[in-house]
Amino acid sequence: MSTYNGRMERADAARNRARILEAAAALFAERPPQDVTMDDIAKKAGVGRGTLYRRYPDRASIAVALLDEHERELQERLLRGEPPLGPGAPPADRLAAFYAAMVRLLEDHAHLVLGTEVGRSRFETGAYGFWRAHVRALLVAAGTPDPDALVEVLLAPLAPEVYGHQRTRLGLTPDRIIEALTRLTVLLRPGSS
Amino acid sequence: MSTYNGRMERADAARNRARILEAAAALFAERPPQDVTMDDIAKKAGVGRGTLYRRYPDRASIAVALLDEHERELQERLLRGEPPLGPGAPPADRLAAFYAAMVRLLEDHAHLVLGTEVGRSRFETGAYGFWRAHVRALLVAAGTPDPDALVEVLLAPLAPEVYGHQRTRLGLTPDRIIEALTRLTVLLRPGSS
DNA sequence: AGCTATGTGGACGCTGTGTCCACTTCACTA
DNA sequence: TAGTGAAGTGGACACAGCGTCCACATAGCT
Repeated sequence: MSTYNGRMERADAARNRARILEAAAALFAERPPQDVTMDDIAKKAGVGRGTLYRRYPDRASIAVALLDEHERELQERLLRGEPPLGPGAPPADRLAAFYAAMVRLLEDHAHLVLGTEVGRSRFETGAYGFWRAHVRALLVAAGTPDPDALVEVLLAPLAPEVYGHQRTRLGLTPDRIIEALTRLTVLLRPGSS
Repeated sequence: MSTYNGRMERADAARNRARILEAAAALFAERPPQDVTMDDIAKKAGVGRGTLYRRYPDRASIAVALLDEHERELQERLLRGEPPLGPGAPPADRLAAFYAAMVRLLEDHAHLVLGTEVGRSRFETGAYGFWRAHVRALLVAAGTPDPDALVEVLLAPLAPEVYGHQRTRLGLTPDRIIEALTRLTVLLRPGSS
């Protein structure tokens, strides 16, 4: 029962939306997104091309929708979960926990977004805004100067392409990546101005 | 007189290569790369499609070639220039200087690469390897643990998409970006293990 | 049951890609 | 300076994927 453009979505439309997402997930799992055509998705979902385009103007937006589903759960934990991920712990520790959680998320779902031209649009997704707001708040809590500029620096290493590169080309393990990211938390420790 | 595949490049081929690069530079300057077709470039260069494809299999490789030209000069200064960019200064200062220089480079030329699907292939360019080797050497000189993992973290904020996002969407100034990047240099300062 | 806004699907035209190959030009040799 | 083969050229071609469009179907209200 989700809403579309402020008005209730028709039942058949909702059913199709679900089928599309399901089909896309299956296809993206078996081969890189850039090799999956809109037509493939439409066929697999048992839906016409026009129906597909009605909601998702391109592959990237489907990938993003899929990713959003998984991201939402982490967002919930950041807001209301246990420390150090949720509220209560010192900012530096919360950032470390956030990094660890994001790496897990990337490990599972980065492939969804890897081949797509999300490069630029990535920053426009709701999820990115959420991560930025979260980390920015941590910076503010830590009293760090110019949080707006620093946030981007702290978020950049979480770009899916960067993660994919580290894992695939360089053969780094998730743990080593987390370790490296965690070192950034010194910037939020008291007395590092 | 450059060489191609180990064998001397024929004079007409060299001339065409230059014309292609020149035409591409002009076109990329007037509109985003993804709106420039291979055909546009071939036409403007006064060259057939086949000739174009002979050396540059896609738009991205042209953009990269163009970018390489500008990057080479900075590479030279890193190797043999005056401190703090060149050898002689403490690693943290050299990293700060490197960041400032890269921001200047991005400011001038990021547009070349912004619309292209260089996202993934970016890591495979010679230039990226160079930056990585440079920063890695600085990390080693500073005695930082696991330099291989940390390098990627330090380089990630220099991704053209990230830079474009900061400048365009967020309206940050180059100076503010440099400032934020410079804070990362604490990781190379003595006694931050 | 009738009505209308909403949703559907596939045929269609188009744009850009990359390949292919007959032809041209170069640079070397005698 | 003419001959020769290798290297380079260019545009015609076939094709794939995109996004649109619109006649038709269906849901959900009255």
